[in-house]
Amino acid sequence: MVSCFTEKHENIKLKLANSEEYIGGVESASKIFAMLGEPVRMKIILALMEGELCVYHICEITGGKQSAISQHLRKLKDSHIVKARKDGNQVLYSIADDHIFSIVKTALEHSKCL
Amino acid sequence: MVSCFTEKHENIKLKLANSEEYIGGVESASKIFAMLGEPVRMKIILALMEGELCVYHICEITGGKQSAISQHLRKLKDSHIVKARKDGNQVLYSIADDHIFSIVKTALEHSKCL
DNA sequence: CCCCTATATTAGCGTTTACTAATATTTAGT
DNA sequence: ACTAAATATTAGTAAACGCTAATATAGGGG
Repeated sequence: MVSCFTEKHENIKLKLANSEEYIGGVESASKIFAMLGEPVRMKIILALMEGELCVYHICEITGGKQSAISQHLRKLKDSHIVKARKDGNQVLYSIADDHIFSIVKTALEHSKCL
Repeated sequence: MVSCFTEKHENIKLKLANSEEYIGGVESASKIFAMLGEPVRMKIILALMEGELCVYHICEITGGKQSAISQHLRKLKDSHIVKARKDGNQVLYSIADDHIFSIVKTALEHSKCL
Protein backbone atom coordinates (compact mmCIF):
# COMPACT_ATOMS: atom_id res chain seq x y z
CA MET A 1 0.00 0.00 0.00
CA VAL A 2 2.58 2.46 1.19
CA SER A 3 4.09 2.61 -2.25
CA CYS A 4 1.13 2.79 -4.62
CA PHE A 5 0.19 6.42 -4.16
CA THR A 6 0.01 7.16 -7.87
CA GLU A 7 0.06 10.40 -9.76
CA LYS A 8 -3.69 10.11 -10.12
CA HIS A 9 -4.01 10.21 -6.34
CA GLU A 10 -1.61 13.12 -6.12
CA ASN A 11 -3.77 15.02 -8.57
CA ILE A 12 -6.89 14.47 -6.50
CA LYS A 13 -5.01 15.70 -3.46
CA LEU A 14 -3.89 18.84 -5.27
CA LYS A 15 -7.35 19.44 -6.63
CA LEU A 16 -8.74 19.36 -3.11
CA ALA A 17 -5.98 21.60 -1.83
CA ASN A 18 -6.70 24.14 -4.57
CA SER A 19 -10.41 23.79 -4.12
CA GLU A 20 -10.64 27.54 -3.55
CA GLU A 21 -10.51 27.83 -7.29
CA TYR A 22 -13.05 25.33 -8.47
CA ILE A 23 -15.35 25.73 -5.51
CA GLY A 24 -15.53 28.46 -2.94
CA GLY A 25 -13.32 26.19 -0.89
CA VAL A 26 -14.23 22.98 0.86
CA GLU A 27 -14.79 24.84 4.10
CA SER A 28 -17.33 27.27 2.74
CA ALA A 29 -19.07 24.66 0.62
CA SER A 30 -19.56 22.35 3.56
CA LYS A 31 -20.71 25.27 5.69
CA ILE A 32 -23.79 25.57 3.54
CA PHE A 33 -24.54 21.90 3.99
CA ALA A 34 -24.02 22.22 7.71
CA MET A 35 -26.64 24.97 7.78
CA LEU A 36 -29.15 22.72 6.03
CA GLY A 37 -28.10 19.81 8.19
CA GLU A 38 -30.07 20.98 11.19
CA PRO A 39 -33.71 19.86 11.14
CA VAL A 40 -35.14 23.11 12.48
CA ARG A 41 -33.19 25.17 9.95
CA MET A 42 -34.26 22.76 7.24
CA LYS A 43 -37.88 23.38 8.20
CA ILE A 44 -37.28 27.13 8.09
CA ILE A 45 -35.83 26.86 4.60
CA LEU A 46 -38.68 24.67 3.40
CA ALA A 47 -41.18 27.14 4.79
CA LEU A 48 -39.42 30.11 3.20
CA MET A 49 -39.38 28.32 -0.14
CA GLU A 50 -43.13 28.91 -0.15
CA GLY A 51 -42.57 32.64 0.22
CA GLU A 52 -41.50 35.47 2.48
CA LEU A 53 -42.39 35.08 6.16
CA CYS A 54 -42.03 37.06 9.37
CA VAL A 55 -40.38 35.59 12.44
CA TYR A 56 -43.62 35.06 14.24
CA HIS A 57 -45.05 32.93 11.45
CA ILE A 58 -41.86 30.95 11.14
CA CYS A 59 -42.17 30.13 14.82
CA GLU A 60 -45.77 29.04 14.38
CA ILE A 61 -45.06 26.94 11.34
CA THR A 62 -42.03 25.19 12.71
CA GLY A 63 -43.28 24.97 16.26
CA GLY A 64 -40.06 26.48 17.57
CA LYS A 65 -39.58 29.07 20.29
CA GLN A 66 -38.97 32.64 19.28
CA SER A 67 -35.46 32.80 20.70
CA ALA A 68 -34.29 29.59 19.10
CA ILE A 69 -35.75 30.53 15.72
CA SER A 70 -34.18 33.95 15.89
CA GLN A 71 -30.78 32.42 16.50
CA HIS A 72 -31.18 30.04 13.58
CA LEU A 73 -32.24 32.92 11.36
CA ARG A 74 -29.15 34.86 12.28
CA LYS A 75 -26.93 31.93 11.32
CA LEU A 76 -28.79 31.47 8.06
CA LYS A 77 -28.43 35.16 7.31
CA ASP A 78 -24.72 35.16 8.18
CA SER A 79 -24.30 32.28 5.75
CA HIS A 80 -26.14 34.25 3.04
CA ILE A 81 -28.74 31.54 2.73
CA VAL A 82 -31.50 33.82 3.84
CA LYS A 83 -32.06 37.55 3.66
CA ALA A 84 -34.12 39.91 5.79
CA ARG A 85 -36.06 43.08 5.18
CA LYS A 86 -37.77 45.29 7.70
CA ASP A 87 -41.40 46.14 7.41
CA GLY A 88 -42.37 48.47 10.21
CA ASN A 89 -42.61 46.47 13.34
CA GLN A 90 -41.51 43.21 11.90
CA VAL A 91 -38.77 41.52 9.91
CA LEU A 92 -39.57 39.51 6.81
CA TYR A 93 -37.26 36.69 5.84
CA SER A 94 -36.84 35.03 2.46
CA ILE A 95 -34.43 32.76 0.61
CA ALA A 96 -31.35 34.76 -0.35
CA ASP A 97 -31.01 33.63 -3.95
CA ASP A 98 -31.86 31.09 -6.61
CA HIS A 99 -28.80 28.98 -5.94
CA ILE A 100 -30.20 27.92 -2.60
CA PHE A 101 -33.41 26.95 -4.32
CA SER A 102 -31.58 24.73 -6.79
CA ILE A 103 -29.48 23.07 -4.14
CA VAL A 104 -32.36 22.28 -1.85
CA LYS A 105 -34.67 21.21 -4.64
CA THR A 106 -32.13 18.84 -6.11
CA ALA A 107 -31.50 17.35 -2.71
CA LEU A 108 -35.19 16.93 -2.02
CA GLU A 109 -35.92 15.37 -5.38
CA HIS A 110 -33.34 12.73 -4.65
CA SER A 111 -33.73 12.31 -0.94
CA LYS A 112 -36.88 10.29 -1.44
CA CYS A 113 -34.78 7.50 -2.77
CA LEU A 114 -32.02 7.55 -0.19
CA MET B 1 -49.49 39.58 14.63
CA VAL B 2 -51.13 37.09 16.93
CA SER B 3 -54.18 37.02 14.72
CA CYS B 4 -52.92 36.93 11.14
CA PHE B 5 -51.95 33.27 10.93
CA THR B 6 -53.72 32.62 7.65
CA GLU B 7 -54.80 29.45 5.98
CA LYS B 8 -51.78 29.74 3.74
CA HIS B 9 -49.55 29.53 6.79
CA GLU B 10 -51.53 26.63 8.13
CA ASN B 11 -50.98 24.80 4.87
CA ILE B 12 -47.23 25.30 5.03
CA LYS B 13 -47.28 23.98 8.56
CA LEU B 14 -49.22 20.89 7.53
CA LYS B 15 -46.96 20.32 4.55
CA LEU B 16 -43.96 20.31 6.85
CA ALA B 17 -45.67 18.04 9.32
CA ASN B 18 -46.50 15.57 6.55
CA SER B 19 -43.08 15.90 5.01
CA GLU B 20 -42.66 12.13 5.28
CA GLU B 21 -44.71 11.95 2.14
CA TYR B 22 -43.13 14.48 -0.13
CA ILE B 23 -39.62 14.00 1.18
CA GLY B 24 -38.15 11.21 3.20
CA GLY B 25 -38.99 13.40 6.15
CA VAL B 26 -37.25 16.56 7.27
CA GLU B 27 -35.11 14.60 9.67
CA SER B 28 -33.70 12.21 7.13
CA ALA B 29 -33.26 14.87 4.48
CA SER B 30 -31.29 17.11 6.80
CA LYS B 31 -29.23 14.15 7.94
CA ILE B 32 -27.72 13.90 4.49
CA PHE B 33 -26.84 17.56 4.56
CA ALA B 34 -25.31 17.14 7.99
CA MET B 35 -23.07 14.42 6.60
CA LEU B 36 -21.82 16.72 3.87
CA GLY B 37 -21.57 19.57 6.34
CA GLU B 38 -18.34 18.36 7.84
CA PRO B 39 -15.26 19.54 5.92
CA VAL B 40 -13.35 16.27 6.24
CA ARG B 41 -16.34 14.25 5.04
CA MET B 42 -16.83 16.73 2.22
CA LYS B 43 -13.24 16.14 1.15
CA ILE B 44 -13.81 12.40 1.26
CA ILE B 45 -16.87 12.74 -0.97
CA LEU B 46 -15.05 15.01 -3.42
CA ALA B 47 -12.19 12.53 -3.61
CA LEU B 48 -14.54 9.59 -4.13
CA MET B 49 -16.30 11.45 -6.91
CA GLU B 50 -13.11 10.92 -8.90
CA GLY B 51 -13.40 7.17 -8.37
CA GLU B 52 -13.12 4.27 -5.99
CA LEU B 53 -10.45 4.60 -3.29
CA CYS B 54 -9.08 2.53 -0.44
CA VAL B 55 -8.90 3.89 3.09
CA TYR B 56 -5.19 4.43 2.97
CA HIS B 57 -5.42 6.64 -0.09
CA ILE B 58 -8.30 8.59 1.36
CA CYS B 59 -6.11 9.32 4.37
CA GLU B 60 -3.27 10.47 2.14
CA ILE B 61 -5.47 12.63 -0.02
CA THR B 62 -7.35 14.31 2.78
CA GLY B 63 -4.42 14.45 5.18
CA GLY B 64 -6.50 12.86 7.92
CA LYS B 65 -5.50 10.21 10.41
CA GLN B 66 -6.53 6.64 9.77
CA SER B 67 -8.79 6.38 12.78
CA ALA B 68 -10.63 9.61 12.13
CA ILE B 69 -11.15 8.80 8.46
CA SER B 70 -12.39 5.33 9.31
CA GLN B 71 -14.98 6.78 11.65
CA HIS B 72 -16.15 9.25 9.02
CA LEU B 73 -16.41 6.46 6.48
CA ARG B 74 -18.57 4.44 8.81
CA LYS B 75 -20.97 7.35 9.23
CA LEU B 76 -21.08 7.95 5.51
CA LYS B 77 -21.78 4.27 4.94
CA ASP B 78 -24.47 4.18 7.62
CA SER B 79 -26.12 7.12 5.84
CA HIS B 80 -25.95 5.25 2.53
CA ILE B 81 -23.89 8.00 0.98
CA VAL B 82 -20.96 5.74 0.42
CA LYS B 83 -20.58 2.04 -0.13
CA ALA B 84 -17.71 -0.34 0.54
CA ARG B 85 -16.38 -3.47 -1.09
CA LYS B 86 -13.60 -5.70 0.08
CA ASP B 87 -10.66 -6.49 -2.10
CA GLY B 88 -8.35 -8.84 -0.29
CA ASN B 89 -6.51 -6.93 2.31
CA GLN B 90 -8.21 -3.65 1.80
CA VAL B 91 -11.59 -1.98 1.57
CA LEU B 92 -12.52 0.13 -1.42
CA TYR B 93 -15.02 2.91 -0.95
CA SER B 94 -17.12 4.65 -3.55
CA ILE B 95 -20.15 6.93 -3.83
CA ALA B 96 -23.28 4.90 -3.10
CA ASP B 97 -25.46 6.14 -5.96
CA ASP B 98 -26.09 8.78 -8.58
CA HIS B 99 -28.35 10.82 -6.34
CA ILE B 100 -25.42 11.81 -4.20
CA PHE B 101 -23.56 12.88 -7.32
CA SER B 102 -26.42 15.14 -8.40
CA ILE B 103 -26.82 16.70 -4.99
CA VAL B 104 -23.16 17.46 -4.51
CA LYS B 105 -22.64 18.62 -8.10
CA THR B 106 -25.56 21.01 -7.92
CA ALA B 107 -24.30 22.39 -4.67
CA LEU B 108 -20.80 22.83 -5.98
CA GLU B 109 -21.93 24.48 -9.19
CA HIS B 110 -23.73 27.07 -7.16
CA SER B 111 -21.45 27.41 -4.19
CA LYS B 112 -19.01 29.48 -6.20
CA CYS B 113 -21.50 32.28 -6.14
CA LEU B 114 -22.51 32.14 -2.53
C1' DC C 1 -44.56 59.75 26.80
C1' DC C 2 -45.73 55.17 28.02
C1' DC C 3 -47.02 50.61 26.74
C1' DC C 4 -47.30 46.71 23.89
C1' DT C 5 -45.72 43.90 20.19
C1' DA C 6 -41.98 41.99 17.34
C1' DT C 7 -37.45 40.66 17.18
C1' DA C 8 -32.64 40.22 18.83
C1' DT C 9 -29.17 39.14 22.14
C1' DT C 10 -26.90 37.02 26.04
C1' DA C 11 -25.57 33.67 29.52
C1' DG C 12 -25.80 29.15 31.24
C1' DC C 13 -26.44 24.32 30.50
C1' DG C 14 -26.69 19.66 28.63
C1' DT C 15 -25.81 17.08 24.48
C1' DT C 16 -23.51 15.92 20.46
C1' DT C 17 -19.51 15.64 17.75
C1' DA C 18 -14.87 14.94 16.06
C1' DC C 19 -10.44 14.14 17.47
C1' DT C 20 -6.42 11.25 19.52
C1' DA C 21 -4.33 7.23 21.26
C1' DA C 22 -4.65 2.64 22.14
C1' DT C 23 -6.32 -1.80 20.92
C1' DA C 24 -8.78 -5.29 18.16
C1' DT C 25 -9.74 -7.66 13.85
C1' DT C 26 -8.88 -9.39 9.40
C1' DT C 27 -6.16 -10.88 5.59
C1' DA C 28 -1.74 -11.86 2.97
C1' DG C 29 2.60 -13.56 2.55
C1' DT C 30 6.26 -16.54 4.20
C1' DA D 1 1.48 -20.85 12.54
C1' DC D 2 3.76 -16.21 12.62
C1' DT D 3 4.20 -11.61 11.20
C1' DA D 4 3.08 -7.45 9.11
C1' DA D 5 -0.20 -4.50 6.74
C1' DA D 6 -4.93 -2.57 6.29
C1' DT D 7 -8.90 -1.34 8.50
C1' DA D 8 -12.17 -1.05 12.44
C1' DT D 9 -13.44 -0.14 17.09
C1' DT D 10 -13.35 1.83 21.68
C1' DA D 11 -12.70 5.06 25.49
C1' DG D 12 -11.66 9.51 26.84
C1' DT D 13 -11.56 14.45 26.04
C1' DA D 14 -12.24 19.08 24.34
C1' DA D 15 -14.85 21.95 21.46
C1' DA D 16 -19.09 23.10 19.06
C1' DC D 17 -23.94 23.32 19.07
C1' DG D 18 -28.76 24.11 20.17
C1' DC D 19 -31.94 24.98 23.66
C1' DT D 20 -34.15 27.73 27.47
C1' DA D 21 -34.93 31.64 30.21
C1' DA D 22 -34.08 36.20 30.95
C1' DT D 23 -33.11 40.65 29.18
C1' DA D 24 -32.46 44.23 25.60
C1' DT D 25 -33.77 46.94 21.59
C1' DA D 26 -36.78 49.05 18.41
C1' DG D 27 -41.11 50.57 16.34
C1' DG D 28 -46.13 51.76 16.48
C1' DG D 29 -50.35 53.25 18.65
C1' DG D 30 -52.98 55.35 22.23
